[in-house]
Amino acid sequence: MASLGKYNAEAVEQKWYNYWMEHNYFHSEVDEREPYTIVIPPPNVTGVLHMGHMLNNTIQDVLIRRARLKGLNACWVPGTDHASIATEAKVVAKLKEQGIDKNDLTREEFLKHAWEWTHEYGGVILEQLKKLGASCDWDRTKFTMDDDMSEAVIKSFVDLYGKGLIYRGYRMVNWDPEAKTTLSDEEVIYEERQGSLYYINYKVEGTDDVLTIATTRPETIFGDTAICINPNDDRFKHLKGKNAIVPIANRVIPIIEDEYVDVEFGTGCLKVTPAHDENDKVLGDKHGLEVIDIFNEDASLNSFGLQFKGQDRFEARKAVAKELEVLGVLVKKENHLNKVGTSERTKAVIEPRLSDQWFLKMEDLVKPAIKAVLEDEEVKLFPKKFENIYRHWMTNIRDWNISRQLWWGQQIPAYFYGDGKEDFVVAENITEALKLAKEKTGNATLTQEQLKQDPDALDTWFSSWLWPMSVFDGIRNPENEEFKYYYPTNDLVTGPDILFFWVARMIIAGYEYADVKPFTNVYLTGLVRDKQRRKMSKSLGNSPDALKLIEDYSADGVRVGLLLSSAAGNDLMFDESLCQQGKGFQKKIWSAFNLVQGWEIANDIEQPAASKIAIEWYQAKLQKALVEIEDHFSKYRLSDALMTIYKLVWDDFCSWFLEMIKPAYGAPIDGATYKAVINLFEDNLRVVHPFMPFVTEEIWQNIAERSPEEALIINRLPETKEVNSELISAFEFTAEVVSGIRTIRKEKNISFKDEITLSVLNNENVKPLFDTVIAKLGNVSEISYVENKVEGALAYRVKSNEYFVPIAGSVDVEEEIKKLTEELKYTEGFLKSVQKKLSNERFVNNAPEKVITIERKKESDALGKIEALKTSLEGLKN
RNA sequence: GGGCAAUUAGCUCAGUUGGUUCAGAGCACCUCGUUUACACCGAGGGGGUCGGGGGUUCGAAUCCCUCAUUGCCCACCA
Repeated sequence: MASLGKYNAEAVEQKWYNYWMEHNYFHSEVDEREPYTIVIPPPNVTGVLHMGHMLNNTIQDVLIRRARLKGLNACWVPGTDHASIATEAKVVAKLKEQGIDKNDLTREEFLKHAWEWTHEYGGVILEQLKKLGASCDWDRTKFTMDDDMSEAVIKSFVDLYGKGLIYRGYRMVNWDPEAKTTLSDEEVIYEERQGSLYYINYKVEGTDDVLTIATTRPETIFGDTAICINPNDDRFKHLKGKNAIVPIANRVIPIIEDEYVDVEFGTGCLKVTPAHDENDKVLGDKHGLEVIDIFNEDASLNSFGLQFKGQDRFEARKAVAKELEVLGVLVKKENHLNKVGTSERTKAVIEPRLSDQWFLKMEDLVKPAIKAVLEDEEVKLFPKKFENIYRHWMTNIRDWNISRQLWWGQQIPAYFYGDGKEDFVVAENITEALKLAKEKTGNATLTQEQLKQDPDALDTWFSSWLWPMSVFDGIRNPENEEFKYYYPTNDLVTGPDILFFWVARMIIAGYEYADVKPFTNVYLTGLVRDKQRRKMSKSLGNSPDALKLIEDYSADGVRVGLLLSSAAGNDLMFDESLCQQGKGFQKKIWSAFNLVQGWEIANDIEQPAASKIAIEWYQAKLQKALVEIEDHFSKYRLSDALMTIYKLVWDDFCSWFLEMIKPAYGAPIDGATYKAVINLFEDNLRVVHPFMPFVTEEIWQNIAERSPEEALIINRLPETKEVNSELISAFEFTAEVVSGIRTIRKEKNISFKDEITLSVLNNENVKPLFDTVIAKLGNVSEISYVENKVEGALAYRVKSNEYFVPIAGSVDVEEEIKKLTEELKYTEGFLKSVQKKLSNERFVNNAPEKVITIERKKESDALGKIEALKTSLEGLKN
């Protein structure tokens, strides 16, 4: 018999991935089959593969491969995202290294650099996904800045503007001084920081009085345009109608009254800085206050900051505090814990800032999206708990700031023809814009050169919210065949961190543009954490190198490792030993194949009875597993599905089944059994394939010569038949009988090579279906059925059946009596508790018939067992 | 500050409407075994008063209340 030798994962994985690509199995075209579509959550174009991607894409690949094996037209669309802030930041940093300042470049020059960067590093991550085995339709690879994708974004902007949903507003927005752009509310992460609360005295004009305010940001006093007190606060009655003087600046500002001020907090006096705080802005608007912006766009002080001009806000904070101290107006400084908004991308502390921005009205847009998830269950979230979070966000939604002060992204298609706030038109291109501008102004001499396009770009999410539609050209060309066929997509697999950024907005866009949901099921994965529950991150250095993992454990091994413990919505505590387990499973399957393929086949020998029943049993086991697996998949419980498969293959197939049918060493196997084993092996491979595509294809192709049409990847899952549960439970009993023999052999040190005989006192009336199996697995030369207990034999029980293995002189009577006595005691106690229940009238009256019947059965079983135990004890004592 | 979820074996988690097989799985651990596919193996085994307390019920891991701890989401308190 030939041995296959060691499994070379790297070579095998490369070989089959190439083979699949060559034969175009990943590619999908519109046809008459039912479609199954997934769009990838596009990773940042310049990103590299990390553990989160690995998990996410493994899940998607499992789903898509399973769909393929179900005969669906599976289409997984890959692509990348231009990730405006992150990418622009990287490009700016790189240019800086080369001594180039972004501000010295024109927009066109900068974009040229950005595109170069994109082409150089872009798509690396997609290449890495191939190593993982991702069966994406690479012919469909999209980038969110592809011309057609950008066109769709612009078209949707123009459309929404036309519907009156997009407006330009001078508003307090979140300013990222590092990226020098605004952010949407969702891009701001609040963190608790230890800061200080400064108590500062302001002189009251024309008196010797002072008032004290409390602030966390003394540097903003230059932007103060009022002091506010609560009109009901008796402490400050004397201040009403007076003015205060801002220290250092010596500017006179009014003291105003508003109930907004919390009497309890700080000193009860609030300094009002409308340019740098949203609430202060509201107060300022209400009371007609002046607005003084004291910051430059990098959050350094401008000329309003006087001698502190040019200093960064944090330096200025210290410097101003010191100066106030010198002036003797800093009363005290206390520690104060406050929440600070930081940029999701750059981590910089957000500065509230007033500026002209573009907003999208959300109120009406969200309505169908709320209904779809929460009422109609058109879109289902897994796990369901995210529906609460979704509801909360959607019902408290605010208008979406969609403009970013960046160049990398789709430029806002608004064209200004004058300096007035309303002197602009919105159009898909400049020709159209000119036409509109002429109409709007009545000025027919207007030229393209006089139109100035808004320099801002759109929020990245304003492009990715169209992703499931625009990858099929559903925005520009909604009647196209592909869009009608592939959309809506089936499943979306992504992290809960972008539930609002992306998932919710795709649902909104889907209903707005296609009047249909973008996907049916959303599988929200957890975060990948390390063993100590820390989030895996570059800065902590606790994230393993994804490609190195694949090298060490093979793609199959890593896929299994990732899925073994990742229920939907649960964080994954990643540990390399999980990959080790995955690799072990791969090796187990390979080794089983090694065994089977090494057998010599003899068609002239008869099929042993044990093999025949074993085959029937495993067929039943497989069928049962198929049902369970389907159930797990329907609930997106992928790790449970995998565990079911793992146990089926490892325990049932390898540990039991192969042992049952295995010919004696060196002996050939009969043709009928061999054929059945191969069929069952193939069924296993079909089931395992979505999880471990490579090793399964390798074995599949080793079993027989296969034409390209017969490749496993495009084969079918095993057919489902009715489950023979009777056979399964009969074997469960048999397994216990076999275990009993093994235990006895072990306890008495009887080598497996030595045959034994077995006598059965068949109180349970078990059919001898599996006797040949017992004989084989227990190396039993003869099984006999007896009417009475066998003397001088080792004995064990399975339920009320008794089994005897006669071994001369090896019975320890004392030991046996002790064991039996203990069991008797336990059973009597058990009987007592059952009888207590049954004698309880309220139980008998209230419990359902079924439960009572069960209890009665327990009672009679226990009585029978006690009887048997007593008889045995009697026998031993005599 | 508000809301949501979780708490079951050393670890990671199942446990569907309260009631056979309800206290389970995988890993880890312990013992034995170089048996002729696999030591990334095989056979066997130990281990939990289901976070604490109270309640409903004939019966609670499961329902209710309460406390504790943890996690997540949201919120403009200077």
